[in-house]
Amino acid sequence: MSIVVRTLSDRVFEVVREQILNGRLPNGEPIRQDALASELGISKIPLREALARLEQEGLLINHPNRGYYVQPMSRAQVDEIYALRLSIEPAAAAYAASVATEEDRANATRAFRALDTAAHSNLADVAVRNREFHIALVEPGRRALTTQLVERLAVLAERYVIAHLEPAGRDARAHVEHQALFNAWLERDKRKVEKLLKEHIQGTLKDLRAQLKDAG
Amino acid sequence: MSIVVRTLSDRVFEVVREQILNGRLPNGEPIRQDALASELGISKIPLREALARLEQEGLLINHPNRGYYVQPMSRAQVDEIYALRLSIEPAAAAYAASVATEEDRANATRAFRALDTAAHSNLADVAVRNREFHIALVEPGRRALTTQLVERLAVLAERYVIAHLEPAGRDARAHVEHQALFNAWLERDKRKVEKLLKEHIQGTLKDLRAQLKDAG
DNA sequence: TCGGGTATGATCGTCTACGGTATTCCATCT
DNA sequence: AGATGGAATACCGTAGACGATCATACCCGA
Repeated sequence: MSIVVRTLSDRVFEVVREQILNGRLPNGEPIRQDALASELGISKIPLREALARLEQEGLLINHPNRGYYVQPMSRAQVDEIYALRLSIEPAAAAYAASVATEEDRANATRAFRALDTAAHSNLADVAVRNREFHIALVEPGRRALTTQLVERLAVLAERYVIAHLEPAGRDARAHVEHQALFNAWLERDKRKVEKLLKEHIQGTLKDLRAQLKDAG
Repeated sequence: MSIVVRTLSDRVFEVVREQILNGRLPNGEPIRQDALASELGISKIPLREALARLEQEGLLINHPNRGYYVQPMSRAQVDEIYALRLSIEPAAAAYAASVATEEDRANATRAFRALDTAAHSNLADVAVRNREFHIALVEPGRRALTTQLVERLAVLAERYVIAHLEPAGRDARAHVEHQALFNAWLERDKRKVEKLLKEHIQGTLKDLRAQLKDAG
């Protein structure tokens, strides 16, 4: 079923993406291609392909003849990302809930549990599980573009979540929200899924805004 | 103001994209990298970077060790593209109308006129102007992600429009719709912009569906 | 005749090496 | 101080090579 054959460029894409998300490649800093390539033990061709993809995703920005830079974060972009999520994700998840197969449901359950058990490890880990959970709710819709878009927005949002959200108070609330959302999803209650997911996204946005007000 | 410095890979990206859209690179066919590179008079590195970007855009799909293929068109994808456009573009254009500067408005007017005068040349040309017009309505919102997304969806939709829509009867109706939409936009009538754009997108989708029913 | 294994050729993915060129920065000069 | 010039750095693109992989056609044996 799943294709195990993957190109180097493909894997590098994910590796570099995670390094951007967890801050290993710092914000606004240029990416030194030769250095990063030799650090990863590859040549610059697959690296440059991965960087080009990441620019298309919105995580990097290229200045011709000066190199790729990690796209700086901004409050304005947070608002944009979450506005887009709100107009896409709730409806997509609701639809997916209504057509999910048993296998899809098992898969989503697995993602939910993984998020649950990861809730005590470090924030970057939780963020990844969180992303995967959100995707698992949408994927059963079998709408490739929509799913890919949801993933992309989740990735973009993740940087802000990792950088700015303290796990402290949030954990408990997010957990409760996820639980209720997931229950509604399993029950195929479209209206409820839509409502809860909308509120959940808005809640996260609100937390982020509060943090960003302090930090800048 | 505008940066004229562009990398080769960047320009190739657009060239190849247009070739996909107008059918010069046929649907479902593999892209022979060496052949295309020498045809474009470049080496394969910038070409491969452009292809990687185009895959990220959804126009190509890569099968490892077998090459990039032009993503086949499907009725299901049409529905998906237009559903996404409907949930994003009307609101984005309405907002942009309310904050557009004089320069933005002049720019949009230019795009509208270009679409107008191009309406008698070939369909591929009209389609490009049409795309640019739609983008010009959204861009003044200064929301980079949203604008980029609208552009991406417009590009994806364009393939179907070019391949399946006869310019015959559509021209007149689309022209009337564009005119009314643009007037509302200039008047900054947010509600009207949203309504008209929604109807316009739905109208195009309806036309496409009718054509696809016949063609397959 | 037909199925399965195998040879073959085409193409891809990646590496290495190299040169041109744009950008940056610093020293020097006026 | 500000402008000029030049060296250092890194990016961008080319060229060629090579192994790996896929598709096809062929061959052979049952």
